[in-house]
Amino acid sequence: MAQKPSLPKGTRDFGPAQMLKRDYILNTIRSVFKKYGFMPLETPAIENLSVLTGKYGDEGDQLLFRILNTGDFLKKTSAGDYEEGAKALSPKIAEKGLKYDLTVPFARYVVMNRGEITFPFKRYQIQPVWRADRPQKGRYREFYQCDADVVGTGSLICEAELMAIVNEVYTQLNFNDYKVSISSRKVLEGLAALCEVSDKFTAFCVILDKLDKIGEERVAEELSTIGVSSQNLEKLKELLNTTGSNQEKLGTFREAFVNSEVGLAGLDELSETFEHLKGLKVTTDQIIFDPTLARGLSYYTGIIYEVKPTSISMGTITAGGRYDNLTGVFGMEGVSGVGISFGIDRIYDSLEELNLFPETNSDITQILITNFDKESEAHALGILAKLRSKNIKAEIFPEAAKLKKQLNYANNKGIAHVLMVGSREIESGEYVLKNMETGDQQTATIDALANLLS
RNA sequence: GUGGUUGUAGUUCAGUUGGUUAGAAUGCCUGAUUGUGGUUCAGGAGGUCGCCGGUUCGAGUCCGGUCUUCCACCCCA
Repeated sequence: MAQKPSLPKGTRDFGPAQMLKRDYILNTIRSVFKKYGFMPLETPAIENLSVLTGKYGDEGDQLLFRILNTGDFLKKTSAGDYEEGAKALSPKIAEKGLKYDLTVPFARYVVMNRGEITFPFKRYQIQPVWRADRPQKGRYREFYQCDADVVGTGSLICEAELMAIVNEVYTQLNFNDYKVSISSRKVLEGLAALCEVSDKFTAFCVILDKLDKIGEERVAEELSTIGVSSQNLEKLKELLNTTGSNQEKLGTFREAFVNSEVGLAGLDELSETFEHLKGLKVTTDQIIFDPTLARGLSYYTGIIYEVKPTSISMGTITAGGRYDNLTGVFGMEGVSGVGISFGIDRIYDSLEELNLFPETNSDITQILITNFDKESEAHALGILAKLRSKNIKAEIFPEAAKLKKQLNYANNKGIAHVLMVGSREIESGEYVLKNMETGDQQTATIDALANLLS
């Protein structure tokens, strides 16, 4: 009995038209990564769960896809485990999982290959990741991340270069409606100290992060529930309402953080990063110091940033930050890293919504050769080889069909030119080239026509 | 994970208080045009109404479950 096939929730097929556009984004990002000195790396889709769990916070652990052990997966369990529930049973029946991001597997790779790696190590990685999230617009269960990370140096030049990459990628994609929010976990620590809730740092961050979503009043309400006094709320409110340039805002924060060593360190790092950006000739109009930026992933320790489109409703399209000790959990201390991740599925959705994909795509076949009958077909194969030797993307219609069908094929596939190869042309040595957009036709030798196309 | 929402030709959608043979547009195929597509005209094919079950003389329509879509939380690329 035939059944209708279906896809798992939150996954998609990408047809040729979509893949051409995805490749356009991917190729852009990849070429920029290479230009900045990053080298490629790939890691497996599956990792041991011991590598993945505990790196993304409790929420993250919940979103990991777990892979049932092969064979008799009940082998290591007892009836008692079942009684204790899913949480106790899960690690005994599933020891591997799909990777959740590219940063943690990268840290694992660095630790395992520390002997062969020359530091600072700059790598880029473009692969799918999986999250058992509930899908929504711009949120999928399988999606691609494009990461660039530098490990083995604490230099803020890296942060600035990653910002430069953001600037260059989106400039090349002709996408300008975005803003970069930048801050530092240390600034958040300073704010938490100011509010005297350093012991509830994580909760503090989560609440603060909601500011632009739920507003000042509700943030104040929630902050008071974790013990922020009304006096401190006033101080915080005044500080966060600071306006002005990035430098002016940093100055105001500096005054407020006089008693917070870590807070001041965060501000210094931000200032230095902005200096480096100036040195790199990166315009900072779209980069905004946003002290409420929190970022969920628990491994970040220093500067953090996030890119969001401004003219459409879309989540974060690029994000990252510095993590001082991600390799520490794998037994390699004292290696600082900083990275960035482009979410190409959301970039795709954004470009689509804003109609920013270029109309023509250089990956499309340039010329289709017709197929009228066996004799012309044999002749056409030679022409095909000749065109390809000149690096022209060419194909032949693989069977003798009605010309109408062949032209339709070219039309639907977006092929710009059709070369008629029939007895008339073979006899004269001059071929009819049809421009599918204008409908114009011209007659010339293959060499002359090839020159027109290449 | 919580709450809501969606599903009918390849696609986008109609389908009345439950009542004969489920429609349109578009796309596809054939012909008008034996070597000229994207325009026009004529004809044709295409549907287990997401899936499973229930109520009913009768279900695309009502009920339950399930899968999927989108949305709000949560969180995130």
